[in-house]
Amino acid sequence: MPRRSSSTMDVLLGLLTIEPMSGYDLGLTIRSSVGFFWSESYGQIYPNLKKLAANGFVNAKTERQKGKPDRRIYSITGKGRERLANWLALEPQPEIPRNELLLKLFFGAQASPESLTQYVDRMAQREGAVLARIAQVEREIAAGKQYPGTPYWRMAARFGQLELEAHLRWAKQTLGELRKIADKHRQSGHRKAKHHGNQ
Amino acid sequence: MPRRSSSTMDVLLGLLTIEPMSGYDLGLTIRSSVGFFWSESYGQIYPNLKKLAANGFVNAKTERQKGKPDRRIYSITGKGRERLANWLALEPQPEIPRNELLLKLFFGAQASPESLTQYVDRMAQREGAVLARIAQVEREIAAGKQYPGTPYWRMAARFGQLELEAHLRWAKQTLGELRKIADKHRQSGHRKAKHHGNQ
DNA sequence: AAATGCATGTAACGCGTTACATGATTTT
DNA sequence: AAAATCATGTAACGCGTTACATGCATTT
Repeated sequence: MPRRSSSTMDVLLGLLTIEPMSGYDLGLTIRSSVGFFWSESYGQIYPNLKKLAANGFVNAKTERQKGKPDRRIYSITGKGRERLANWLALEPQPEIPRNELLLKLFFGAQASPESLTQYVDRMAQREGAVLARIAQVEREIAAGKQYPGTPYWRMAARFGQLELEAHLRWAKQTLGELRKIADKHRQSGHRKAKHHGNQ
Repeated sequence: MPRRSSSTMDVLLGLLTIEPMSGYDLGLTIRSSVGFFWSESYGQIYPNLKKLAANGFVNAKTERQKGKPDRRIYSITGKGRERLANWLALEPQPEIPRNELLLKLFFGAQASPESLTQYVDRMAQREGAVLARIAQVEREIAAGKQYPGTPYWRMAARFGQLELEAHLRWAKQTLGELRKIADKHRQSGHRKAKHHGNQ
């Protein structure tokens, strides 16, 4: 969002070093490879591909298909590789933090324990699923053909694993504490009218 | 950044439940309390306080000081508390992920092992410092007066602890692997001309 | 004398998401 | 017949950062 100059064009260049691709493919590839630590929308991808092409960082050619719409296939140029190298040589800036779940939890005294529990629970489910997918990807990387990128892909995947495992451990702890709070809450007369027994 | 409606005004309201404050104070408080999972710039804080006041979510009064500029002290209203409660009852949306360090690592085959090492190392130093600060805050929370918010503040702090510890473990592993790669790199003739001994 | 801290604010700028448009084919 | 998939694109909108403006007091 800021003056810290977007890396969108550079991600695209990076992915095009693996293989020439269309904008559509780039979108799919982003989701399925770097998806757990990076995302781009098509509203961002297509205009940036145009800009890359206009500046000679990529070449484009149209591929006709029968039955399906034409595809514009982009491939990285020497100039593009140079730009990518320059970007890679720049130290990544620390992220500006923004975690809305933690924010709502921080103000938890103003909220209902039930909703907080639900938020943490949902987050754990979601991240558990991502963790499983990363483990799957890891196995595929290990079993599949070795590319020059392979060791680096594993490092990135490993980050996801460790971080998500930490999140899940935290969620477990936190759900326990929230439960205790909710129990006290109920005891002290905040009970909601609710049926017990067969509904 | 998106259509997912900003939470800036709601953070401000949340903090004002603790104590009436000026915009300046809010900036400082954000940095020192929720800083590791949320940030707001003054270019965001001041206009949003105005909007909150214009809509009756907060009251403002000017406090004269000698020697220093006047302060506008904001306090939350009943209507403001209502808005905050509504926001808290909305499930937080999963973050769109953006980690530039991982992105550069993912494209590591196109970069120099030395710079990657530096990036990971710096990140570890930075996060190590944050971890120490969180531990410090945790101790202060535990030792200090108990507020209604206390248990929730600890949950948030605990999240930071677990996540950052995971990051540091990962950094250690990863630095080891990068070192191995760099060694191989040097062996296979990528050695840089460099002086040994007294420079 | 210059820089820093306190304190409030506005303006520029651009990034990024969502929504919309188009149109053929295949699946339900 | 309707919906989904493939595929490329544009436009609107607003969030959020940076930079700038102001001005007094204290510290270096």
